[in-house]
Amino acid sequence: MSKKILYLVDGTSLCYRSFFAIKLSTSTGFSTGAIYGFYQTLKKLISQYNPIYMAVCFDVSRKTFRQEKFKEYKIQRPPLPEGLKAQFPIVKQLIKALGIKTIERKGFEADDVIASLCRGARQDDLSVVIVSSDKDFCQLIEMDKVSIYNYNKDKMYLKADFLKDYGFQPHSMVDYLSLAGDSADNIPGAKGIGKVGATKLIKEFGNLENIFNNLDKMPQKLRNILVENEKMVLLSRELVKLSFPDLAINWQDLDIKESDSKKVYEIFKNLEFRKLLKEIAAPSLNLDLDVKAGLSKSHLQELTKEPVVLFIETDKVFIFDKSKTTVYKVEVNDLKGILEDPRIKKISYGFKNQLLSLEGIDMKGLLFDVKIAAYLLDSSLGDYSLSVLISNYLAEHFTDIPAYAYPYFIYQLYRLLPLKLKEQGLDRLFFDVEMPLTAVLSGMQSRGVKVDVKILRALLSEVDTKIEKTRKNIFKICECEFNLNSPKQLRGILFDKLKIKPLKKTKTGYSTNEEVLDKLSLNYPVAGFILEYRQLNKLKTTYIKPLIEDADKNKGRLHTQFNQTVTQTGRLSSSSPNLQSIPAKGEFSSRLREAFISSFKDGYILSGDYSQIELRILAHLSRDKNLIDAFKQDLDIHSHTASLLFGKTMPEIDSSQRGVAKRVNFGIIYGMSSYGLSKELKISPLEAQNFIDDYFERYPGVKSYMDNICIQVEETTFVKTILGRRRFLKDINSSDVQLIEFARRQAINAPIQGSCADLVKIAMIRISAGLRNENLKAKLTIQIHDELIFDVPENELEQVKVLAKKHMEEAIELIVPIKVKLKVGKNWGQMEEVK
DNA sequence: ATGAATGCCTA
DNA sequence: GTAGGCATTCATT
Repeated sequence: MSKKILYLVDGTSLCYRSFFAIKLSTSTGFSTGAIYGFYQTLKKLISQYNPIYMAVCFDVSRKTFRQEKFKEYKIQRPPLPEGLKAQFPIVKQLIKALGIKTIERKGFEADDVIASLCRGARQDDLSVVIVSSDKDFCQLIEMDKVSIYNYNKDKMYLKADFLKDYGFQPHSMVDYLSLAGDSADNIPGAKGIGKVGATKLIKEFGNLENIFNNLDKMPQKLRNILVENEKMVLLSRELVKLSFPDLAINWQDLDIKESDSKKVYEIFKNLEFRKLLKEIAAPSLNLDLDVKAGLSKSHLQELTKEPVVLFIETDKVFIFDKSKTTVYKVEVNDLKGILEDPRIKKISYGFKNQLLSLEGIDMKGLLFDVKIAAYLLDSSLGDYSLSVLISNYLAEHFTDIPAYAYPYFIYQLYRLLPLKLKEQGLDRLFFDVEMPLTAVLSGMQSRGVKVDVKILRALLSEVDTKIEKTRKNIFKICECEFNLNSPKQLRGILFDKLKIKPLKKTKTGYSTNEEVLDKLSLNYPVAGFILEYRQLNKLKTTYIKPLIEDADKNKGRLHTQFNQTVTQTGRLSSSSPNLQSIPAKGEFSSRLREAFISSFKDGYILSGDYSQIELRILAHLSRDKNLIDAFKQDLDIHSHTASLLFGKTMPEIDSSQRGVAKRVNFGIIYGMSSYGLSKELKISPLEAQNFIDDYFERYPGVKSYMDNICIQVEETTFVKTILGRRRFLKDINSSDVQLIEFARRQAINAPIQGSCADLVKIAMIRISAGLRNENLKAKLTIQIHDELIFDVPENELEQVKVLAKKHMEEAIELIVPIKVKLKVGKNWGQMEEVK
């Protein structure tokens, strides 16, 4: 066992030094360097010396008895920086969480508190280590009993070290400093006597008393200095001498307790100390759960009474029975009755890919999905894994949680999240929209969409041939072969070898993007060929090839994932494969889309497409009279905007003017800046600004709406959609102008894009319910933000057209009409507009 | 293996 | 100027 030692840490000086040494702050700009440095030093100390007793001492304020004696004491020190001041409370929290006591005493400095504790310990012959870089403490040094840990040098400073440095006994340090003074604390000492003089005097006479008693033995000059400065020296002595306040605390009470690792974890998390988070051992799970295999008949009866938590792991389902803190492990097949019983309310995490994807089971009675709840509460988390939700909402941090324990934690989240949803006015959106949508999406995913792989294969070989031709052609012109897929190699060829003049830069060199190559192609045909190669290769590698592979694996169907907790605005996203980005324009787009066919014999693909939905929502949100009128009169909105911008009647507008207005209309939805619009329209920022000014003059309601949004987001840091969906934009209060401007654009766009998402989600739910209620076989298969794609049997086409259009147009009542365009075709590539 | 960078597809 | 997903290269664990 290690020798009993009391470690006394000068918290104030350690924080002070760390603050200036380490420049660190959180993403919100809160300084954290002092806390970080303090912890690192403490950690080093603890791991090296394994202390049993420890206290961290702080100054309470600058006002101490020393200022009363000498008002110039430490007067030269600048006031405590705000960034440091704010860190002290957290340092103290951290110390407490580490199981260590902090001690401070009003009117005294940390030094005095340490001195007093040191003396207390010494009375019981306990050894002491003082952790500080302040040389005042040298007066306390005792051989083998009191030493000083210098954290700057990571070294113990012992009596021997002191003797070597100063040549006199530690207890003479007070008198030495009284003579020499201390510029750091503004202690005057004797003017004319420095370190050398003071050392000499102390060595010769031992202490102040002797010095002043033997003035006659000194040279005239020195004697005069001492006589003149006697008062100052004696005052200095009072200041330098450590005092010993009564603390009413024994060293026995200073044993280091067990640390509260949860609390430490939380503190580090808040401070964004990612490195330290990884470093500290996350507590391992210690749950008193009874895990039973199988569920008896009587238990099954009870399940209808209260919601149950379900969590699936491979082929087993874990059911949490909260009344007994018991988890039942059951075979999926034995649960069909429970899963399909709508009376049994179910709670889980990620229903869509968990329980709803079970084959041969039609799950009913969904009640609460904690993942979706967390997403609605804050769409900006990015990671909605259970472990993140547990640490965010339950403040428990574990490294790995066994599957059987998930239902327990899901239940704990369920106790909390419904209240939070209600508080934020998100409960309707959750229960009426997102939860029902989960089931709809699950159906869409699992049914998938049918593709004709033969068409894809034919397309692939055709594209392959063209790619090869284009490739060879490019290499011939360049007189060398290289990796066409490498922008780096390509720019070497174009701008170095062929000496083409570059037009634009990227972070790492000259850009070879579409915009650049398009311009270059006027003078250099090779640029055009490269664009052609890119287009073909994109088609092949991003679409045709993966789609063939996917479809081959799944009996000619594509089972995309419709992600419900990804986007910041409330839209869905689609992945593996992404069916929301299948080419819609260009040479091969319709041929690619032709591969998407009905799964019914002689069936149809039906699409319903909202017309100008975002601008209609803008009209609704902004209540702009001009915009509302335009939609009420069913005008071509881009021509209408053009007529306002160019001061002409609508029939006078030509296609290029309409094109400009169209881009301005889009720009408005994206919260455009003059700079952005100027690039889009290839005009000067000044001209672009004129368009924007004119737009806002003609649509003043839109202008004031956007001004209001910006004010609101600054006040609340979030914006809302029609259904109350929120998006937080914390950057709105950043100190970085770029970030603020970006957040403003997002604030303008999010309610528009998000409300559109709200609307489409409602339509999807109602249409799916409608199809089911009317016993139709037609299915919703794809959602592309403002467009729904259906797979429809021949004989249901007319009925489904009416149903889809109705529910899409009536999803949410806006103050302007909503228009949906229907298109029908034998495949997705050849569609014709229908009534 | 992983992540940044570049580029391009959609609404 | 908004919101996404994904292929590829290339430098780095």
